[in-house]
Amino acid sequence: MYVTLSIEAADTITRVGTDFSSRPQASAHPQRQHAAGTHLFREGDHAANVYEVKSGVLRLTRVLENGRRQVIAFGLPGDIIGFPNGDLHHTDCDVIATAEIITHRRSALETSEGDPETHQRLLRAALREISAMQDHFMMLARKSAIEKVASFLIVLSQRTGVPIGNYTTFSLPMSRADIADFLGLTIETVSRSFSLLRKNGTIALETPQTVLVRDMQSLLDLSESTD
Amino acid sequence: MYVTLSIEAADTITRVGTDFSSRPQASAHPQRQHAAGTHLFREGDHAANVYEVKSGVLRLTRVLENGRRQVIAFGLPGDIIGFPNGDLHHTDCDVIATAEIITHRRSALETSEGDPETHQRLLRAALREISAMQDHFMMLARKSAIEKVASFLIVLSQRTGVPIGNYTTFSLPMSRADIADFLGLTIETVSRSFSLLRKNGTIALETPQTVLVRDMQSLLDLSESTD
DNA sequence: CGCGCTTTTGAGATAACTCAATACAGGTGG
DNA sequence: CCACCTGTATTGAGTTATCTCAAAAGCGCG
Repeated sequence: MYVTLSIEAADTITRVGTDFSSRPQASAHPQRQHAAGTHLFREGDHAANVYEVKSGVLRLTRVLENGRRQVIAFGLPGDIIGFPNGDLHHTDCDVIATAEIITHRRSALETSEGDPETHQRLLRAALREISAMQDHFMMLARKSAIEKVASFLIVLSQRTGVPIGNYTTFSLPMSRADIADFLGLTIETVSRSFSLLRKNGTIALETPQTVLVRDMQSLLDLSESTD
Repeated sequence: MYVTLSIEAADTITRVGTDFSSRPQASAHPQRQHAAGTHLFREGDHAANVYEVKSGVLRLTRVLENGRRQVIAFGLPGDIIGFPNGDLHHTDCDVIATAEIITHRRSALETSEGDPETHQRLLRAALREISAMQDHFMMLARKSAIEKVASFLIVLSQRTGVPIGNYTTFSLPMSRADIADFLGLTIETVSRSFSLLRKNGTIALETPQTVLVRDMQSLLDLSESTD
Protein backbone atom coordinates (compact mmCIF):
# COMPACT_ATOMS: atom_id res chain seq x y z
CA MET A 1 0.00 0.00 0.00
CA TYR A 2 2.87 2.37 0.82
CA VAL A 3 6.02 2.62 -1.26
CA THR A 4 8.80 1.23 0.86
CA LEU A 5 11.62 2.43 -1.31
CA SER A 6 10.66 6.07 -1.16
CA ILE A 7 10.21 5.89 2.60
CA GLU A 8 13.64 4.49 3.11
CA ALA A 9 15.06 6.97 0.72
CA ALA A 10 13.32 9.81 2.48
CA ASP A 11 14.69 8.72 5.81
CA THR A 12 18.10 8.27 4.32
CA ILE A 13 18.06 11.85 3.18
CA THR A 14 17.07 13.04 6.60
CA ARG A 15 19.81 11.02 8.18
CA VAL A 16 22.41 12.48 5.89
CA GLY A 17 21.27 16.01 6.59
CA THR A 18 18.28 18.23 6.15
CA ASP A 19 19.95 20.57 3.66
CA PHE A 20 21.03 17.72 1.47
CA SER A 21 17.89 17.63 -0.62
CA SER A 22 19.26 15.69 -3.57
CA ARG A 23 17.66 12.62 -5.05
CA PRO A 24 16.95 9.52 -2.96
CA GLN A 25 19.52 6.77 -2.69
CA ALA A 26 18.29 3.35 -1.66
CA SER A 27 21.67 2.13 -0.47
CA ALA A 28 21.64 2.86 3.28
CA HIS A 29 18.74 0.97 4.85
CA PRO A 30 17.08 2.45 7.92
CA GLN A 31 14.96 -0.69 8.06
CA ARG A 32 16.45 -2.87 10.74
CA GLN A 33 15.49 -6.09 12.39
CA HIS A 34 14.86 -6.05 16.14
CA ALA A 35 14.75 -9.25 18.17
CA ALA A 36 11.90 -9.98 20.56
CA GLY A 37 12.74 -8.81 24.06
CA THR A 38 14.64 -5.72 23.00
CA HIS A 39 13.18 -2.25 23.25
CA LEU A 40 13.02 0.78 21.01
CA PHE A 41 12.69 3.39 23.72
CA ARG A 42 11.87 3.88 27.37
CA GLU A 43 9.95 6.51 29.25
CA GLY A 44 12.18 9.53 29.67
CA ASP A 45 14.26 8.82 26.57
CA HIS A 46 14.76 11.63 24.13
CA ALA A 47 12.10 11.26 21.45
CA ALA A 48 14.24 11.32 18.34
CA ASN A 49 12.31 9.02 16.01
CA VAL A 50 9.01 7.53 15.11
CA TYR A 51 8.91 3.87 14.14
CA GLU A 52 7.08 2.19 11.32
CA VAL A 53 6.38 -1.50 11.80
CA LYS A 54 6.97 -3.58 8.68
CA SER A 55 6.70 -6.97 10.37
CA GLY A 56 6.60 -8.30 13.93
CA VAL A 57 4.83 -6.77 16.92
CA LEU A 58 5.66 -3.93 19.29
CA ARG A 59 4.12 -3.11 22.65
CA LEU A 60 3.61 0.41 23.94
CA THR A 61 3.16 0.63 27.72
CA ARG A 62 2.84 3.21 30.41
CA VAL A 63 3.53 2.35 34.04
CA LEU A 64 2.37 4.21 37.14
CA GLU A 65 4.36 4.57 40.34
CA ASN A 66 1.99 2.25 42.17
CA GLY A 67 2.69 -0.50 39.67
CA ARG A 68 -0.49 -0.24 37.68
CA ARG A 69 0.33 -0.75 34.06
CA GLN A 70 -1.50 0.13 30.89
CA VAL A 71 -0.70 -1.31 27.50
CA ILE A 72 -1.49 1.66 25.29
CA ALA A 73 -1.25 -0.20 22.02
CA PHE A 74 0.26 -3.09 20.15
CA GLY A 75 2.23 -2.07 17.09
CA LEU A 76 1.27 -4.38 14.24
CA PRO A 77 2.61 -4.28 10.69
CA GLY A 78 1.51 -1.00 9.09
CA ASP A 79 1.37 0.88 12.39
CA ILE A 80 3.52 3.84 13.25
CA ILE A 81 4.55 4.10 16.88
CA GLY A 82 6.22 6.66 19.09
CA PHE A 83 4.55 9.95 18.24
CA PRO A 84 6.26 12.45 20.51
CA ASN A 85 4.67 15.05 22.75
CA GLY A 86 7.46 17.33 23.82
CA ASP A 87 11.05 16.14 23.73
CA LEU A 88 10.74 13.01 25.83
CA HIS A 89 8.92 9.72 25.44
CA HIS A 90 6.48 9.07 28.23
CA THR A 91 5.89 5.43 27.33
CA ASP A 92 7.99 2.29 26.95
CA CYS A 93 8.16 0.55 23.60
CA ASP A 94 9.22 -3.10 23.53
CA VAL A 95 9.59 -5.63 20.76
CA ILE A 96 7.47 -8.67 21.57
CA ALA A 97 7.77 -10.45 18.22
CA THR A 98 10.91 -10.00 16.17
CA ALA A 99 10.23 -7.01 14.02
CA GLU A 100 11.46 -5.15 10.98
CA ILE A 101 11.25 -1.48 11.76
CA ILE A 102 11.72 1.58 9.62
CA THR A 103 13.04 4.44 11.68
CA HIS A 104 11.85 7.88 10.69
CA ARG A 105 13.45 10.96 12.10
CA ARG A 106 11.07 12.94 14.18
CA SER A 107 11.68 15.92 11.91
CA ALA A 108 10.09 13.94 9.07
CA LEU A 109 6.83 14.24 11.01
CA GLU A 110 7.30 17.77 12.22
CA THR A 111 8.40 19.50 9.06
CA SER A 112 7.71 18.90 5.43
CA GLU A 113 11.24 19.85 4.49
CA GLY A 114 13.03 16.74 3.41
CA ASP A 115 10.33 14.51 1.96
CA PRO A 116 6.86 16.09 1.87
CA GLU A 117 5.30 12.76 1.02
CA THR A 118 6.67 11.05 4.13
CA HIS A 119 5.59 14.04 6.16
CA GLN A 120 2.06 13.51 4.85
CA ARG A 121 2.14 9.80 5.54
CA LEU A 122 3.28 10.31 9.11
CA LEU A 123 0.73 13.04 9.71
CA ARG A 124 -2.06 10.85 8.40
CA ALA A 125 -0.83 8.04 10.63
CA ALA A 126 -1.06 10.35 13.64
CA LEU A 127 -4.64 11.25 12.76
CA ARG A 128 -5.48 7.60 12.23
CA GLU A 129 -3.99 6.93 15.64
CA ILE A 130 -6.29 9.51 17.25
CA SER A 131 -9.27 7.83 15.63
CA ALA A 132 -8.17 4.36 16.72
CA MET A 133 -7.71 5.56 20.27
CA GLN A 134 -11.23 6.98 20.29
CA ASP A 135 -12.50 3.52 19.38
CA HIS A 136 -10.44 2.06 22.15
CA PHE A 137 -12.09 4.42 24.65
CA MET A 138 -15.40 2.80 23.90
CA MET A 139 -13.78 -0.58 24.35
CA LEU A 140 -12.26 0.21 27.71
CA ALA A 141 -15.22 2.10 29.14
CA ARG A 142 -18.28 0.37 27.83
CA LYS A 143 -17.63 -3.23 26.85
CA SER A 144 -17.89 -6.35 28.95
CA ALA A 145 -14.94 -8.70 29.38
CA ILE A 146 -16.15 -11.10 26.71
CA GLU A 147 -16.84 -8.25 24.30
CA LYS A 148 -13.38 -6.85 24.88
CA VAL A 149 -11.65 -10.14 24.22
CA ALA A 150 -13.79 -10.87 21.18
CA SER A 151 -13.09 -7.40 19.75
CA PHE A 152 -9.40 -7.87 20.37
CA LEU A 153 -9.33 -11.21 18.59
CA ILE A 154 -11.25 -9.79 15.65
CA VAL A 155 -8.72 -7.02 15.15
CA LEU A 156 -5.80 -9.42 15.30
CA SER A 157 -7.58 -11.80 13.00
CA GLN A 158 -8.25 -9.08 10.46
CA ARG A 159 -4.77 -7.67 10.58
CA THR A 160 -2.53 -10.68 10.99
CA GLY A 161 -4.73 -13.72 10.38
CA VAL A 162 -4.05 -16.29 7.68
CA PRO A 163 -6.86 -18.42 6.25
CA ILE A 164 -6.85 -22.18 6.84
CA GLY A 165 -9.76 -23.65 4.95
CA ASN A 166 -12.83 -21.85 6.24
CA TYR A 167 -11.03 -20.86 9.37
CA THR A 168 -8.49 -18.19 10.22
CA THR A 169 -5.44 -18.61 12.42
CA PHE A 170 -3.03 -16.16 13.98
CA SER A 171 -0.54 -16.01 16.81
CA LEU A 172 -0.72 -14.07 20.05
CA PRO A 173 2.85 -13.00 20.72
CA MET A 174 1.74 -11.05 23.77
CA SER A 175 1.13 -12.64 27.16
CA ARG A 176 -2.25 -12.84 28.89
CA ALA A 177 -0.95 -10.13 31.19
CA ASP A 178 -0.32 -7.87 28.19
CA ILE A 179 -3.80 -8.52 26.86
CA ALA A 180 -5.29 -7.85 30.29
CA ASP A 181 -3.41 -4.57 30.63
CA PHE A 182 -4.52 -3.59 27.15
CA LEU A 183 -8.18 -4.35 27.75
CA GLY A 184 -8.38 -3.14 31.34
CA LEU A 185 -9.02 -6.59 32.78
CA THR A 186 -7.17 -9.05 35.00
CA ILE A 187 -5.20 -12.02 33.69
CA GLU A 188 -7.78 -14.37 35.15
CA THR A 189 -10.72 -12.68 33.45
CA VAL A 190 -8.90 -12.73 30.12
CA SER A 191 -8.15 -16.41 30.56
CA ARG A 192 -11.74 -17.18 31.51
CA SER A 193 -12.97 -15.33 28.44
CA PHE A 194 -10.69 -17.41 26.22
CA SER A 195 -11.96 -20.56 27.89
CA LEU A 196 -15.53 -19.49 27.30
CA LEU A 197 -14.87 -18.83 23.62
CA ARG A 198 -13.16 -22.20 23.41
CA LYS A 199 -15.98 -24.05 25.14
CA ASN A 200 -18.70 -22.63 22.92
CA GLY A 201 -16.72 -23.48 19.80
CA THR A 202 -16.00 -19.94 18.65
CA ILE A 203 -12.25 -20.42 18.73
CA ALA A 204 -9.70 -23.14 19.35
CA LEU A 205 -6.31 -22.71 20.98
CA GLU A 206 -3.64 -24.97 19.55
CA THR A 207 -1.29 -23.45 22.09
CA PRO A 208 -2.16 -20.59 24.42
CA GLN A 209 -0.58 -18.25 21.82
CA THR A 210 -2.09 -19.74 18.70
CA VAL A 211 -5.70 -18.94 17.94
CA LEU A 212 -7.90 -20.62 15.38
CA VAL A 213 -11.12 -18.78 14.69
CA ARG A 214 -13.75 -21.41 14.02
CA ASP A 215 -16.80 -19.18 13.98
CA MET A 216 -16.09 -15.62 12.95
CA GLN A 217 -19.76 -14.68 13.02
CA SER A 218 -20.06 -15.75 16.61
CA LEU A 219 -16.99 -13.68 17.42
CA LEU A 220 -18.50 -10.69 15.65
CA ASP A 221 -21.79 -11.15 17.51
CA LEU A 222 -19.98 -11.32 20.84
CA SER A 223 -17.94 -8.21 20.12
CA GLU A 224 -21.18 -6.25 19.78
CA SER A 225 -20.38 -3.27 17.60
CA THR A 226 -16.72 -3.02 16.79
CA ASP A 227 -17.54 -0.20 14.32
CA MET B 1 0.30 31.66 25.05
CA TYR B 2 -0.75 31.58 21.41
CA VAL B 3 -0.98 34.61 19.17
CA THR B 4 -4.63 35.05 18.38
CA LEU B 5 -4.17 37.62 15.67
CA SER B 6 -1.90 35.50 13.51
CA ILE B 7 -4.21 32.52 13.88
CA GLU B 8 -7.19 34.46 12.71
CA ALA B 9 -5.18 35.95 9.92
CA ALA B 10 -3.93 32.57 8.82
CA ASP B 11 -7.43 31.20 8.68
CA THR B 12 -8.63 34.23 6.85
CA ILE B 13 -6.12 33.54 4.11
CA THR B 14 -7.23 29.97 3.85
CA ARG B 15 -10.82 31.02 3.63
CA VAL B 16 -10.12 33.36 0.76
CA GLY B 17 -8.29 30.72 -1.21
CA THR B 18 -5.22 28.55 -1.00
CA ASP B 19 -3.38 30.20 -3.87
CA PHE B 20 -3.85 33.63 -2.40
CA SER B 21 -0.71 33.57 -0.29
CA SER B 22 -0.40 37.28 0.35
CA ARG B 23 0.03 38.86 3.76
CA PRO B 24 -2.46 38.35 6.56
CA GLN B 25 -5.38 40.68 7.02
CA ALA B 26 -6.98 40.80 10.44
CA SER B 27 -10.32 42.12 9.23
CA ALA B 28 -12.48 39.02 8.72
CA HIS B 29 -12.85 37.18 12.01
CA PRO B 30 -13.27 33.40 11.92
CA GLN B 31 -13.73 33.48 15.67
CA ARG B 32 -17.41 33.08 16.30
CA GLN B 33 -19.58 32.64 19.30
CA HIS B 34 -21.64 29.47 19.60
CA ALA B 35 -24.52 29.17 22.05
CA ALA B 36 -24.85 26.22 24.38
CA GLY B 37 -27.02 23.51 22.82
CA THR B 38 -25.81 24.01 19.27
CA HIS B 39 -23.39 21.67 17.58
CA LEU B 40 -20.27 22.05 15.46
CA PHE B 41 -20.54 18.78 13.60
CA ARG B 42 -22.21 15.39 13.66
CA GLU B 43 -21.00 11.92 12.84
CA GLY B 44 -20.99 11.53 9.09
CA ASP B 45 -20.51 15.22 8.37
CA HIS B 46 -17.80 16.18 5.98
CA ALA B 47 -14.73 17.00 8.07
CA ALA B 48 -13.90 20.43 6.73
CA ASN B 49 -12.47 22.14 9.78
CA VAL B 50 -10.75 21.77 13.10
CA TYR B 51 -11.94 23.94 15.97
CA GLU B 52 -9.92 25.83 18.51
CA VAL B 53 -11.72 26.60 21.76
CA LYS B 54 -11.06 30.11 23.03
CA SER B 55 -13.74 30.06 25.74
CA GLY B 56 -16.67 27.87 26.73
CA VAL B 57 -16.85 24.08 26.63
CA LEU B 58 -17.41 21.54 23.85
CA ARG B 59 -18.31 17.89 24.14
CA LEU B 60 -17.06 15.22 21.75
CA THR B 61 -19.15 12.04 21.76
CA ARG B 62 -19.41 8.78 19.94
CA VAL B 63 -22.57 6.70 20.03
CA LEU B 64 -22.98 3.00 19.27
CA GLU B 65 -26.00 1.45 17.62
CA ASN B 66 -27.03 -0.21 20.86
CA GLY B 67 -27.21 3.17 22.56
CA ARG B 68 -23.99 2.97 24.50
CA ARG B 69 -22.37 6.34 24.46
CA GLN B 70 -18.84 7.46 25.08
CA VAL B 71 -17.81 11.03 25.75
CA ILE B 72 -14.42 11.09 24.07
CA ALA B 73 -13.37 14.46 25.43
CA PHE B 74 -14.50 17.81 26.72
CA GLY B 75 -13.08 20.71 24.75
CA LEU B 76 -11.89 23.33 27.20
CA PRO B 77 -10.27 26.65 26.34
CA GLY B 78 -6.96 25.99 24.64
CA ASP B 79 -8.06 22.65 23.19
CA ILE B 80 -8.33 21.90 19.52
CA ILE B 81 -11.12 19.56 18.54
CA GLY B 82 -12.20 17.68 15.45
CA PHE B 83 -9.03 16.16 14.05
CA PRO B 84 -10.20 14.28 10.98
CA ASN B 85 -9.45 10.73 9.95
CA GLY B 86 -10.55 10.41 6.39
CA ASP B 87 -13.13 12.76 4.99
CA LEU B 88 -15.92 12.28 7.50
CA HIS B 89 -16.29 13.00 11.17
CA HIS B 90 -17.07 9.91 13.19
CA THR B 91 -17.99 11.77 16.35
CA ASP B 92 -20.54 14.38 17.40
CA CYS B 93 -19.34 17.73 18.70
CA ASP B 94 -21.75 19.81 20.79
CA VAL B 95 -21.44 23.12 22.56
CA ILE B 96 -22.33 22.66 26.22
CA ALA B 97 -21.22 26.08 27.48
CA THR B 98 -21.44 29.05 25.15
CA ALA B 99 -18.12 29.12 23.39
CA GLU B 100 -15.90 31.28 21.27
CA ILE B 101 -14.43 29.10 18.58
CA ILE B 102 -11.74 29.71 16.01
CA THR B 103 -12.37 27.67 12.91
CA HIS B 104 -9.32 26.40 11.09
CA ARG B 105 -9.59 24.90 7.68
CA ARG B 106 -8.58 21.30 7.65
CA SER B 107 -5.95 22.13 5.05
CA ALA B 108 -4.19 24.27 7.65
CA LEU B 109 -3.46 21.05 9.50
CA GLU B 110 -2.72 18.92 6.50
CA THR B 111 -0.42 21.16 4.53
CA SER B 112 2.04 23.83 5.50
CA GLU B 113 1.11 25.91 2.50
CA GLY B 114 -0.79 28.91 3.73
CA ASP B 115 0.53 29.57 7.22
CA PRO B 116 3.40 27.26 8.29
CA GLU B 117 3.13 28.46 11.86
CA THR B 118 -0.53 27.49 12.19
CA HIS B 119 0.29 24.18 10.56
CA GLN B 120 2.88 23.62 13.29
CA ARG B 121 0.50 24.63 16.04
CA LEU B 122 -2.21 22.28 14.85
CA LEU B 123 0.25 19.45 14.40
CA ARG B 124 1.56 19.92 17.91
CA ALA B 125 -2.02 20.00 19.18
CA ALA B 126 -2.67 16.65 17.51
CA LEU B 127 0.40 15.14 19.16
CA ARG B 128 -0.65 16.60 22.50
CA GLU B 129 -4.05 15.02 21.96
CA ILE B 130 -2.48 11.60 21.47
CA SER B 131 -0.59 12.00 24.70
CA ALA B 132 -3.68 13.15 26.60
CA MET B 133 -5.64 10.18 25.28
CA GLN B 134 -2.93 7.82 26.49
CA ASP B 135 -3.38 9.27 29.97
CA HIS B 136 -7.10 8.79 29.68
CA PHE B 137 -6.61 5.10 28.88
CA MET B 138 -5.06 4.64 32.28
CA MET B 139 -7.99 6.49 33.79
CA LEU B 140 -10.64 4.39 32.09
CA ALA B 141 -8.95 1.05 32.54
CA ARG B 142 -7.26 1.16 35.88
CA LYS B 143 -8.84 3.69 38.21
CA SER B 144 -11.66 3.23 40.70
CA ALA B 145 -14.79 5.34 40.56
CA ILE B 146 -13.61 7.74 43.25
CA GLU B 147 -10.19 8.06 41.60
CA LYS B 148 -11.80 8.81 38.28
CA VAL B 149 -14.04 11.52 39.68
CA ALA B 150 -11.20 13.03 41.73
CA SER B 151 -8.91 13.08 38.69
CA PHE B 152 -11.64 14.67 36.62
CA LEU B 153 -12.22 17.40 39.17
CA ILE B 154 -8.50 18.08 39.44
CA VAL B 155 -8.17 18.62 35.70
CA LEU B 156 -11.15 20.97 35.62
CA SER B 157 -9.86 22.78 38.66
CA GLN B 158 -6.44 23.27 37.10
CA ARG B 159 -7.77 24.35 33.75
CA THR B 160 -10.83 26.40 34.57
CA GLY B 161 -10.74 26.97 38.35
CA VAL B 162 -10.67 30.41 39.93
CA PRO B 163 -9.22 30.93 43.42
CA ILE B 164 -11.51 32.01 46.25
CA GLY B 165 -9.35 32.56 49.29
CA ASN B 166 -7.56 29.27 49.89
CA TYR B 167 -10.16 27.43 47.87
CA THR B 168 -10.80 26.99 44.18
CA THR B 169 -14.14 27.05 42.44
CA PHE B 170 -15.28 26.10 38.99
CA SER B 171 -18.42 25.16 37.16
CA LEU B 172 -19.47 21.83 35.69
CA PRO B 173 -21.37 22.71 32.54
CA MET B 174 -21.74 19.04 31.68
CA SER B 175 -24.43 16.80 33.17
CA ARG B 176 -23.76 13.86 35.46
CA ALA B 177 -24.60 11.66 32.49
CA ASP B 178 -21.84 13.34 30.46
CA ILE B 179 -19.35 12.86 33.27
CA ALA B 180 -20.40 9.23 33.62
CA ASP B 181 -20.00 8.60 29.90
CA PHE B 182 -16.61 10.28 29.97
CA LEU B 183 -15.31 8.26 32.92
CA GLY B 184 -16.92 4.97 32.02
CA LEU B 185 -19.29 4.93 35.00
CA THR B 186 -23.02 5.20 35.60
CA ILE B 187 -24.79 8.38 36.62
CA GLU B 188 -25.48 6.92 40.04
CA THR B 189 -21.87 6.03 40.71
CA VAL B 190 -20.75 9.50 39.69
CA SER B 191 -23.33 11.04 41.96
CA ARG B 192 -22.33 8.80 44.86
CA SER B 193 -18.69 9.76 44.35
CA PHE B 194 -19.58 13.45 44.50
CA SER B 195 -21.57 12.82 47.67
CA LEU B 196 -18.65 11.00 49.22
CA LEU B 197 -16.27 13.85 48.40
CA ARG B 198 -18.79 16.25 49.84
CA LYS B 199 -19.30 14.27 53.03
CA ASN B 200 -15.60 13.97 53.80
CA GLY B 201 -15.10 17.71 53.26
CA THR B 202 -12.96 17.51 50.13
CA ILE B 203 -15.36 19.54 48.06
CA ALA B 204 -18.58 21.48 48.44
CA LEU B 205 -21.33 21.78 45.85
CA GLU B 206 -23.07 25.14 45.89
CA THR B 207 -25.27 23.82 43.11
CA PRO B 208 -24.84 20.44 41.42
CA GLN B 209 -22.84 22.28 38.74
CA THR B 210 -20.71 24.48 40.93
CA VAL B 211 -17.78 22.87 42.71
CA LEU B 212 -15.73 24.37 45.49
CA VAL B 213 -12.52 22.50 46.22
CA ARG B 214 -11.95 22.75 49.95
CA ASP B 215 -9.06 20.32 50.24
CA MET B 216 -6.99 20.01 47.10
CA GLN B 217 -4.47 17.73 48.77
CA SER B 218 -7.20 15.28 49.66
CA LEU B 219 -8.40 15.39 46.07
CA LEU B 220 -4.87 14.75 44.82
CA ASP B 221 -4.46 11.84 47.24
CA LEU B 222 -7.73 10.33 46.10
CA SER B 223 -6.84 10.65 42.43
CA GLU B 224 -3.79 8.45 43.05
CA SER B 225 -1.34 9.27 40.29
CA THR B 226 -2.66 11.78 37.83
CA ASP B 227 0.89 12.03 36.35
C1' DC C 1 13.37 -35.28 36.23
C1' DG C 2 12.46 -31.32 38.54
C1' DC C 3 12.21 -26.22 38.63
C1' DG C 4 10.18 -21.79 37.25
C1' DC C 5 6.97 -19.33 34.57
C1' DT C 6 2.61 -18.84 32.30
C1' DT C 7 -2.02 -20.19 31.97
C1' DT C 8 -6.15 -22.13 33.62
C1' DT C 9 -9.64 -23.16 37.02
C1' DG C 10 -11.99 -22.57 41.53
C1' DA C 11 -14.27 -20.13 45.37
C1' DG C 12 -15.35 -16.19 47.79
C1' DA C 13 -15.31 -10.92 48.22
C1' DT C 14 -16.50 -6.47 46.45
C1' DA C 15 -16.98 -2.43 43.54
C1' DA C 16 -19.98 -0.92 40.48
C1' DC C 17 -24.39 -1.76 38.27
C1' DT C 18 -29.55 -1.97 38.01
C1' DC C 19 -33.91 -0.79 39.38
C1' DA C 20 -36.69 2.09 42.25
C1' DA C 21 -37.92 5.93 45.07
C1' DT C 22 -37.18 10.50 46.64
C1' DA C 23 -35.42 15.21 46.39
C1' DC C 24 -34.42 19.27 43.95
C1' DA C 25 -34.61 23.14 40.54
C1' DG C 26 -36.32 25.69 36.77
C1' DG C 27 -40.06 26.82 33.86
C1' DT C 28 -45.14 27.25 32.89
C1' DG C 29 -49.77 28.18 33.40
C1' DG C 30 -53.68 28.85 36.29
C1' DC D 1 -47.68 34.24 43.21
C1' DC D 2 -47.95 29.68 43.82
C1' DA D 3 -48.83 24.89 42.40
C1' DC D 4 -47.54 21.83 39.15
C1' DC D 5 -44.71 19.49 35.95
C1' DT D 6 -40.44 17.93 33.85
C1' DG D 7 -35.87 16.88 33.85
C1' DT D 8 -31.77 16.25 36.59
C1' DA D 9 -29.57 14.70 40.67
C1' DT D 10 -29.38 12.07 44.86
C1' DT D 11 -30.13 8.20 47.85
C1' DG D 12 -31.43 3.37 48.86
C1' DA D 13 -31.46 -1.76 48.34
C1' DG D 14 -30.33 -5.78 46.13
C1' DT D 15 -27.75 -8.09 42.09
C1' DT D 16 -23.83 -9.24 39.42
C1' DA D 17 -19.59 -8.94 36.74
C1' DT D 18 -15.19 -8.74 37.67
C1' DC D 19 -11.57 -8.92 41.02
C1' DT D 20 -8.73 -11.24 44.56
C1' DC D 21 -6.58 -14.92 46.53
C1' DA D 22 -5.33 -19.70 46.06
C1' DA D 23 -4.44 -23.95 43.88
C1' DA D 24 -3.70 -26.92 39.93
C1' DA D 25 -2.19 -27.71 35.31
C1' DG D 26 0.83 -27.11 31.33
C1' DC D 27 5.20 -26.16 29.20
C1' DG D 28 9.94 -25.14 28.28
C1' DC D 29 14.61 -25.66 29.98
C1' DG D 30 18.63 -26.96 32.54
